[in-house]
Amino acid sequence: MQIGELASKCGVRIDTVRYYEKQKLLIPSGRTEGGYRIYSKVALRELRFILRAKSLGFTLKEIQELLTLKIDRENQPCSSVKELAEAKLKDIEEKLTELGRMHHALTAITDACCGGEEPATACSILDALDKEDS
Amino acid sequence: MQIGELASKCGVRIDTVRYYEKQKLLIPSGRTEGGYRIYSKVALRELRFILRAKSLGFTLKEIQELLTLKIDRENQPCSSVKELAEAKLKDIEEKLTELGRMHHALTAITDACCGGEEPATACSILDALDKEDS
DNA sequence: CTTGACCCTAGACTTAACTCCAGGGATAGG
DNA sequence: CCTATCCCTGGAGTTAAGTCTAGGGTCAAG
Repeated sequence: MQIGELASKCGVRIDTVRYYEKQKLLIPSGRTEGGYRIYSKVALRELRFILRAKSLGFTLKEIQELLTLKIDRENQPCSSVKELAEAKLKDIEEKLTELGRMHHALTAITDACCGGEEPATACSILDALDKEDS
Repeated sequence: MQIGELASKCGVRIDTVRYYEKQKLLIPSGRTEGGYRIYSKVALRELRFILRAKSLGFTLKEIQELLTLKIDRENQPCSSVKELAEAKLKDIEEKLTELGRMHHALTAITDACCGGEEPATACSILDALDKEDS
């Protein structure tokens, strides 16, 4: 299979596949005489692995680590894999907390705003952002 | 007050203040003969406004819009301000939803992993990422 | 043998919000 | 006057994950 077929099967762009190759995430199994990349079914699985990991929030760099462990599964402890997953969970939790804080604060000041057509001279949102304290 | 004092009062770097000026968010009230920027108390309030808006998730571009409304408060309806706030709330909610999805999925596969010192040959995390379906 | 669809490379560009750098000038204190 | 500390400018670099471009080669069908 050539790069175009692989890409479209996974719903990504050709450039993305080449980019993953540059990042050493996905190496084609070979090349045609003319220099075209050739991919096997294994590559298809690997690309899907990458995309699934991405959808869970892993960065490409972290996915590299996952792949390194995966390639050498027999000699790597489960704990190494779980550590990566737990670190990522912690990342996500921190982001959730921060976004939750923003949401809470912004909801409070937004709810207090009339949102009407009257001039914003005393708009409570602008006032909240402009307050003296804090 | 000079730029260094302003910056340290707000806990940002001097470069950041100059960057905000380049983005037309914060213009110094004047310059000394030697070309040093001079800031008034108003600038201090303005910088704090910017930082507070940032902490609520607004981008600098959006803060520009907020400032535009604020400067012309008398002639701007409250609804314009509230629209910006509600759009940002929607952004935040989308991110929260996506992160929640990731957290849910990642928690599920992480909990299923033993995390022990045995080889990852059948690690459920790697398997989940590598599965045939989906 | 020509056409169209596909592919190749190297490198530049994108976004956001800074951050850093070189090379120099201004200002205040002693 | 000297020195330390502050400030100036313009421009380059950072990060992540692509995306795009120019200029060209390959391949299969007709």
